Amino acid sequence: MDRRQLKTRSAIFQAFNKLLEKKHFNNITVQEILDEANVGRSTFYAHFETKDALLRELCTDIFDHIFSQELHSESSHDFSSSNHGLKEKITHLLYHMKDNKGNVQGVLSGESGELFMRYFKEYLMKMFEQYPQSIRQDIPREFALNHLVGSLAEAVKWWIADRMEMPPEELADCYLKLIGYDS
Amino acid sequence: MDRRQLKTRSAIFQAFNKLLEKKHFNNITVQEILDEANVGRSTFYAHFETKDALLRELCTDIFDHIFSQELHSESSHDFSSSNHGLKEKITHLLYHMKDNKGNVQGVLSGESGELFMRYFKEYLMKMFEQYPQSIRQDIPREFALNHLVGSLAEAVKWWIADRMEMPPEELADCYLKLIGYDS
DNA sequence: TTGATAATGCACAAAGTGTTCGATATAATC
DNA sequence: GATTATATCGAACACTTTGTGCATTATCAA
Repeated sequence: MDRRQLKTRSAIFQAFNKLLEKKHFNNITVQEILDEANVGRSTFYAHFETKDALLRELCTDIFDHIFSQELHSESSHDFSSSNHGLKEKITHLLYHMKDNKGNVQGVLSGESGELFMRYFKEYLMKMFEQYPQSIRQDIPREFALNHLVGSLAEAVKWWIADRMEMPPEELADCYLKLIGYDS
Repeated sequence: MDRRQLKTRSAIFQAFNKLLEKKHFNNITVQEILDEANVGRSTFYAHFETKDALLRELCTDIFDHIFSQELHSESSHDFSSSNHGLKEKITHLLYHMKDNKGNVQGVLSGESGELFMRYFKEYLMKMFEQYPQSIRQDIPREFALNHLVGSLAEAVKWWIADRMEMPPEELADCYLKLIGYDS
């Protein structure tokens, strides 16, 4: 990929992210992104079809990076502990998010959090699908899976809104306790 | 309130709801609402400041109605069962949602589900704040509360997307089991 | 250096927004 | 039923935003 393209692309992402920290996605205009990124109008549309496409690509970029290890590491199926390595995976995930705090803060926190959740849960779903059902066998798997994913997404959102003050290990512990996966 | 006002107000709500079933909030124009509701442009702006205000008022209308009993009934503090009447409250809530299926479907299901969640969770939070901490005392109350509210909201959203096929009692049971509130 | 291509800036049509105002229709009151 | 109040209509308006087109300039890869 051309250096010029990479440069503008990252400038747009950065500007967009910065704006997302301050205001809601709906109230951000393309013009504002252009001004913030110092990029021409036609250049923007050469890269992204719409504002929605921009959000989609930003989320894909971020989550592909953050989840890369979690989704492909084989160390996940460690049956020595009862949670099958799930705690380790979640902890890693949280550390990666903390490392990429600058890149994710705008998307995750702020008024547009709901938009990010849609994408975030897609990735979490992929992660959880590898795991066996939790302790409760008397509940439809589809329902339980939805619960696990939704709860973790909510927990992470809460954690970020709280400025990531709780240590990742502690958050993972709390979460696993609440979903009954820790015994 | 003037009959004419009630008429247009409900016409706008109905039209908006219908549109929300098909497309995302962001992509719905005021003009479309006007056409669908058969209402003049100036009339719309006499009722609602913006499209966001319309959404807010619609959610307030719906949830005020659905939660009215849950939030004010004194029967909630029945300590005969371990869950302190929580199951009954949730069951009632789900029945009310089912009764108002026509009014809520557009807002709840479809592409704009995230928008509804924000308001829904506000009401759920009020409902849960009356209740004591769950079994786990080793978790920050703020975190646990967020978990309870978030999980229920996700469960209900899943239930609606699944066309409310699971009986309310069963959903309440599953949920209470998953959050460890049933023992 | 040279050919390719990305970015720029400007102009443009099209769509959407929110407001104004006189005319009309409909409700509430006597 | 006549009167008064007011909600709605509809058309016009200025304004913002959007997405596209195109000639010009700058930058990259070889």
